[in-house]
Parts: sequence; structure tokens; C-alpha cells
Amino acid sequence: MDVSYILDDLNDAQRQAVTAESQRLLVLAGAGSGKTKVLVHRIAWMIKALNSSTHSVLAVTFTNKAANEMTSRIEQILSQPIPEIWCGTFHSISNRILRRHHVQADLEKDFSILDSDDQLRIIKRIVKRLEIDEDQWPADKVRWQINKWKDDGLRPNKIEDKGDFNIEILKKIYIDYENYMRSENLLDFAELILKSYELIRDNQDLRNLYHKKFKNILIDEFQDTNSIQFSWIKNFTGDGSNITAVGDDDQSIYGWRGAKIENINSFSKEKRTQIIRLEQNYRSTGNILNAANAVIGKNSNRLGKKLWTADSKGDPIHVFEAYSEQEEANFIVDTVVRATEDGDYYKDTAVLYRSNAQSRVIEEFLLRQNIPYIIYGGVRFYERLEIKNVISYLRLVINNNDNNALERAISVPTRGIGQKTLAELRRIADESGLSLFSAAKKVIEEKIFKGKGLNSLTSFINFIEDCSEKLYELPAHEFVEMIINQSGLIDHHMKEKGEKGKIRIENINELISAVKSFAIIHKNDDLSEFDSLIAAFLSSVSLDMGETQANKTDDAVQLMTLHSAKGLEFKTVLIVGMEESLFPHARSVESINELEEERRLCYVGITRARKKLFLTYTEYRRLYGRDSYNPPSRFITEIPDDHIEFIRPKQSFSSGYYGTVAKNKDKIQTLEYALGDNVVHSTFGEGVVLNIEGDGDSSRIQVSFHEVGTKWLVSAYANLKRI
DNA sequence: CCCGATACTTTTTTT
DNA sequence: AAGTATCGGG
Repeated sequence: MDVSYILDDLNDAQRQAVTAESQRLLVLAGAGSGKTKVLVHRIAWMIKALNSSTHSVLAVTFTNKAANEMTSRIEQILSQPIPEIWCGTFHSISNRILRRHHVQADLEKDFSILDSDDQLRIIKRIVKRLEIDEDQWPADKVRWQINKWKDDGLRPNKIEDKGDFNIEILKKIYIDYENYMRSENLLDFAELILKSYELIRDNQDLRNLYHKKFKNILIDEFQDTNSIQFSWIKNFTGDGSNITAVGDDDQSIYGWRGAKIENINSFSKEKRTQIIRLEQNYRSTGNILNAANAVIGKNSNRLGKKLWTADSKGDPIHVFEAYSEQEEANFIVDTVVRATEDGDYYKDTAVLYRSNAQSRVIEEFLLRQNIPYIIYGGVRFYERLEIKNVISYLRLVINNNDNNALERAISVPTRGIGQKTLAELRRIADESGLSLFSAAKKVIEEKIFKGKGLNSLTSFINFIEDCSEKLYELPAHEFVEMIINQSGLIDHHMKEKGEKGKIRIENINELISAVKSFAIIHKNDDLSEFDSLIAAFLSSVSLDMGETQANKTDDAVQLMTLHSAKGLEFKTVLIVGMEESLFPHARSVESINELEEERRLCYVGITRARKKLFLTYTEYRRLYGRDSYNPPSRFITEIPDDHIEFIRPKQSFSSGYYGTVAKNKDKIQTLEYALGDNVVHSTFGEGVVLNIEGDGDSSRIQVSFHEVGTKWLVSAYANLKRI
């Protein structure tokens, strides 16, 4: 069969990467150079041209989204479904292995996975129980340390306290935490990876099995791997297997959560590692790319890569200095309006910022002009309070001994079982070595409590037991519906005032449909690793927290942080708030490593743009309830002048350390208006020119609009017509 | 148990 | 500024 079609449509470097026979391959893929394409085509090539079995492939990603996209693209190329391929996140593949070999891993079959919220709650309780000073060892710090240890592959017995009192305490908590997790049959995210790593490392049979199976191992976003993930990969690599790592050291922006950029370096230095660079960019114009290259060029210790494009230079990069964040937001609105007038969709434009708090003002202005927008980030579906509540009930019904679930379920909605009753129940459970559920039954049988407490407890326990009986009788979604109605959760949210309760109930109903569609999607799958469909659903929920926002509007301006923009592209990109202290963030400027990560973040932001790039900063901004005057970001000055066009140049009155960025004054285009002119704006309507600011050639113009009041506009961008 | 007052924090986020 | 955590009173 002719398989050359897989190689059509690839450039030389891409083709080399797809067909490379080396056992160790590192593909350094610059932004927009076809990274996913290479990965997907390489897998297709292995299967079609080299006759590798789909079972021999292990493809690892960081997000479910990436894994799903990869699978469906491979299926598309092969024109056949490949449900048996192991393509998933580090966590989901670890989960799969641990469920499959739970006996060897010394786990119960039905272990549950905790999210970091639950993890925190547990640590809090342990710290309290050990009577450790919570002010000196706050739970979130302890959690961070425990996760760091796990990410470094360290069990408590490998931690030396060297007489350090602080570490001694932390280690004590770590040990207690591990014991608790084991007794409760719980795994946290870090544990999934560490445990599966240890399992394969220490079990000769399994190691042989997987070495034989996984002949083709591929890792996406390799620059984001942490220590344990790197070891985890190595663990699966036998003599006959080959590894393909794809990544970009210049896009490493998750160092702060443990990603080790060094992994790329050390992999590249291993003998026999072949390195292929993908340097042709298919996304951005010449100006955008050169700007990106110039900025990232200021970093040290790069593996080195120079992106180029066959595209023309395109528009210059526009830099806009606003007086305030309001004016900045106004400029964003103007830019969006102009783009749509040129025929763009709203969704072609993205606004990127360093921190979430910056979105507020922008939202306000977009809302006021009735421009649809969508914000990425924030609370995800399965993290919502009301959803977590329902999930707790499901967990408790499936596993009565899930103390964590019981603690949450028993107190929402309130049912006359308060902290005092609960504390007493915990004490009894601790004393008798029973789970909370069993302790509650004991309390009821032996009538240890009396009056209201006993009644409430009895009806709660009865309810859970009734549900357990119906677990196998009802279709999954009806079962969930029953729990929701009979638990009192709906009534509880009905009582909430305002829109809040309504939204919560809507979300809960959405959960029912999620269960329904889960049942449909997996109706042909082998779910023998689970006792019930609900159990399978819960396991998938903890590894895929769901989209941040349902697709309310299809065509909307995209608002997100620079971090969440990684991997995406837009025709027009605005990077806003480009000021020292904001971007680079004040907390990052002290250390070179952190500053360089900020710079990579800037590189990521710039390379998101296909055609147009706008950078904006303000002279004045209210930050944390305070007035702040920060100089423009150093990253702006790192872009060569001749790629930039400054809109409304103005001597910044706080232009201190980094010099003024207002250069190229002569390039500004302005339009002539006179005070009192009647003008019309495409969205604001008709108005009168009140004020013109600027020396000679005005660059800003104040207009009193009949409909929307007085506004300052940039004349070059205001798109006003005289009437 | 719910409420309001008060103190405190404030970068980025996936699993 | 604004959100969250904690505590004490009703």
C-alpha cells in the first residue's frame, strides 16, 4: 500500500522528524512550526509504514484536550478508529495502569482520586490532629512541600531532616498523610504518577511486559515535564523501544509548578539522541516573528532556534500607551470594533494579560458596548461547589467508607448535624478504628447519641443505604437525579437568594446530562475495571475537570491569561498591561530564572498572533486598591524599533529606568479635527469634539457622544467621520 | 446555624 | 478594591 500520502504536505524538517529512525529523538519545535502535526504524522507513519501495532504506542500529553485532539487527528489520517491506542495524560495513563495492576500496586480496586482541594482539607485535619501550630505550618504550604517531595520521587524514608526542626515536622505530617491516604484508599495527583512509577520500577514482570509492549513512546510538551514524569517515561523505555520527545525550551512557562527545563537539556545530551529543529513558522507575519525572536534572544541558556517565515513582513506591531486602564480598555474596544468592520469575527481577536484581575475593566468596557466576549480560566465545571457536593453523595453511596465524601455530604445541606456531633463521630471512629459511616451505624445501634442528633444521623444513614440499593437498579442518570432530588440539595440551592441558586441548579442539571452522555459514549467500552458505570464516571471526572466555560457564544472576543493562551493562535492579539511590576511581574524580577520565564511568557504571547499584534501599557493603574505608576515593560524595549509603530507617543511622566519607548514619532498618522466638529463613531454614535490633545498634530481626541457620554479616543483609531 | 464585622492577601494552573 | 477566612453574637 502506498503510504507516502502521510509525508505529503510536510516540509523537509517535518518529514525528517516523522520518519527518523533514531531510538532517541528530540524534536525542538518552535511556536507555530507544526509540532502536533509532526507528532500525529509520526505515529501514523509508525503504524502504516513501519507496520507497528497501535498497541505499541504510548503517547503522553499534559491535558486531556491535547490527548483527545491527538487521537482524533491520528484516526483522521488513518481513516479508522483506534480506541486501543494508549494516548493520554500522565495521570490518566498512570490511573489505567494502577487500576489494571491494583493487586501488585497494593491498592484496593476502587481507589478514588482526590483533587487538590480535597487534599488540602485532609492535610488541614491531619495538622490539627497532630496538634501542630497551624500558623507556623499552614496547610497550603504543607501541601506544596508534600507534592514537591512526591514530584521529586521522594518517600518520607528518603527525606533527611538533618536535625532541621521544620523539616522534621513536615516529614511527620507527610508520614501521617500517607498513612491516612492508604487507609482511606485515596490517591492524589502526584501519587498516581509516583505510585505507577514505583510499580513498574520494582516489579520485574510488569516492567518486562511494558517494555515489550511500548515500542514507540512519544511525549508532547516535553519542556513541561517534572522530575518524576521524566523518570516515569524512562521507566517504560526498554532496549527495543524508541522515544520521541517534542517540545520547545523557549515555551517553558511552568517552572513555578515544578516543570524542569533541564529535562530537555539532559535528554538532548544523552548519547544517541538525534535533535531535529522545526524552525519554519506557518503562523505569523515577519514582523511578529522577528519581534518574538528579538525578545527571546535576550535569554541565556537556550538550546537555540531561530524561527523564520516565508510570509511577508505584514503590519508593524502597534504599541499603545494609555493613561489609565480605562483608556486601555477603551482602546481594546476600538480595536475590536475596527477589526469587525474589516470583516473579522469577534473570535479572531484575543486579549491576553498577565494576571486574571486585569480582566475586570476590560469586561466592563466590552459589556458596555455589547461586544460578546468569553473568559478562559476560573472555576471549572467539576470544581464548582454544587457539583462537588453532588459528587460527594455519589462517592459515599458507592463507597460507604469514603470518609471524605461523608464529611462533605453530611453537612450540605445542613441537617442538624453540626461540628460538635461530627467531632464526636470522628472521635468514635478513631477510637474504634471504624470509618465514619460504620461509626455512625454503631452510634445508631447502641444509641450513643440521643434526641435530635440521633434522629438526623439515622435518617442520613438510611438515605445513603437506600441509595446504595438502587445503584444497580436504575439507569445511571436516573440514579443521579434521584440523589439530587432526595438529598435536599435542590431545595438547599432554591433557598439561595439572587441568581446564584438558579445557576447552581442549572449546573446540577447539566451534571445529569453529563452522566447521560458518559453512558452513551462508553456503552461499548470495557469498564470491567469498575463496579458500576457511576464508579467509572467518577474516576473520569477526577482526571478531567471539564471545560472552564460552556460554549455560550460561538463568536466572542477571547480573554485569557498569557499562560492559558499557550498552544492557541488568533488573527489579532492584544497583550495588555505591559508594565514593569505587572509584566514582568514584580515577584519575578529579583531572580534571573524567573525573569527569563516571564520573558518566555512574553514570547509565547507574541507568537500567538497571526496577523496583528498590539501591545498596550498604562501610565497609571489602580492596583490592589492603590495608585501605581509603573514604567513600560522592558519587553517592549527589547523589540527592535523598526518593527513597531507607536500610537499616540507621549513622554511618559514616569519614564525612568528603561527609557521612554515613545520613539518613531514621525510615523504617527493623525486626522484633522477641530473643536466643536460634529462627528460620528461606528459604535458610540454621534457626538461633538470637545478637546484635542497632542503637540500640533493631535493624537488624542475627546468627544462628547449624545448616547454614551464623553470619551477620549485615539484619533488614528477612533474611526470617526465628520458630519 | 446564619449573619456581619474584621483582618488579611493579592501571578501564572493541569491533573 | 475585592475577595476570602475567621470569629463572635444572635
